[in-house]
Amino acid sequence: MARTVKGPDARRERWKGHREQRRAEFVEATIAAVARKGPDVGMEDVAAEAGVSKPVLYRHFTDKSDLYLAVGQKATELLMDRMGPALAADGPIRERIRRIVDAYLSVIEDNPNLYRFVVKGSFVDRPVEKDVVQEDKDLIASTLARILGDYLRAFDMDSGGAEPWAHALVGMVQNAGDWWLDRQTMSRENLSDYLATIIWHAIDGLLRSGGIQADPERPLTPLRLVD
Amino acid sequence: MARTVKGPDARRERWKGHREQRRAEFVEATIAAVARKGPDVGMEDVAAEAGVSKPVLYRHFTDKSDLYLAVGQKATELLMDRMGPALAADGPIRERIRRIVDAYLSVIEDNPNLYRFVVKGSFVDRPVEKDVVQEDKDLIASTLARILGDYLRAFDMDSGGAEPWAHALVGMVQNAGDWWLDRQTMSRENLSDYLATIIWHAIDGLLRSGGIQADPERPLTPLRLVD
DNA sequence: CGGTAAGTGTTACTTTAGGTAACGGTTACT
DNA sequence: AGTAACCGTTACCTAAAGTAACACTTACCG
Repeated sequence: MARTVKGPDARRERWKGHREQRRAEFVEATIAAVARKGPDVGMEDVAAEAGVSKPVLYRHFTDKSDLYLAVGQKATELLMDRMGPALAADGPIRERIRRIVDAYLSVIEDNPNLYRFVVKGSFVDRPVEKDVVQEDKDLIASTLARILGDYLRAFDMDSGGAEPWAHALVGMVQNAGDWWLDRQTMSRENLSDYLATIIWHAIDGLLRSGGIQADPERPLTPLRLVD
Repeated sequence: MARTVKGPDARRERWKGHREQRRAEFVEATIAAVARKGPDVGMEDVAAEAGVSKPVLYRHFTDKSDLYLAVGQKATELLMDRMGPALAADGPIRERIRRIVDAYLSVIEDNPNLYRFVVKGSFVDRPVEKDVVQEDKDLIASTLARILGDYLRAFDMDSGGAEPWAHALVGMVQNAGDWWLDRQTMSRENLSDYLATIIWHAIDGLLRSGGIQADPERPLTPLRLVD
């Protein structure tokens, strides 16, 4: 038995990719199950959807919330894939705002069920170990806070308000989005445009009150990218 | 046995008030239990807190979600007691906005646990029968929508945007409030003021773009009350 | 005063869904 | 041949929501 310790046993590595793939597969199954049976699916349902029995699921996820967390992360991925570029892109301010807002709306429009599951999600049971939604919001908010802060500093204004501003913006877009998703009484374009207008006016107002006249049609300061 | 049917038996009426009172008592117990044992209390815990065993609880609430719903309604009451007057009061616009925002913030400041329980609430189990939070938000939003609509119409502007506006505002204040509640890095007054400024600027911008110059320090149109 | 309609409360059960134990088979590295 | 990882199953455990069944109290009703 006294085997000399050598490099990692290839038998361990063999599955490295496989496990990831399997998890992804179950995440998909969960999403499918949610779409089919509503947001209160159980582990049994998910397993069935994947054509498998519970214990298999539990080999890949320690826990129900672990699974849900993974679903949340998948959603985050979808979200960030579209929002990242929009946040990073430079350009005329008005248009830039519009694009960020629209990126968000497009994601929830394309995945309404997933979206609802994740945010209104039955993060039942035990403590809310990790709240993906909150994390995403915080991430976006802090990115915005940086952009806004840079902005204000570029005009030599007090940047202390950037953080509440950012969180306010996030909540604003999210809630307007929720409303819109439920009763789609206006086109996405309209809403994006409308929200962008509001936001732009608020920013403009702040700048004005600092004695600065900004042009909504022109790109501003070069800005750092998301990291 | 052939008793003539007469007016309501007094034995039925005797308890009318009592039941209400008892429910209220259990709602209080729930709030206390939440404060003590965190947001994932069970029925057993609540019953224990009230010094009683489960079935008693179930005589007054059909269900866990029924109980939680009642807690939510209690919270709504607290909220509306302060927001109602603020929403109904007339006065200089800037100040009016500030007061509404501050009313909200004061409620969550005074009842942080209850607030968190209700909004992040484990509305576990079965379908989310009735979402109190959503209802409250909708109620507030529609009140705001009316105020905004009146405003815009008073200036002969298109009032179509009032509804998304209102929902955006609600989300904005709520999310900024959440952020503030978690890490209280600024005074409530500061935040109220800051949010009011943002909101005012956005409104002002909209009016300007319609060619109207409004004075933030003057009361506007006489407005309908909440109903 | 006997009946009865509401309430008080209990302990002990059922049910459901999350999670686990224990078992056996397959593949491919060592 | 041995073993480390996976595949998968059925049958169980457990916690918490919810219920059944039983016993006592109060006050109205005739």
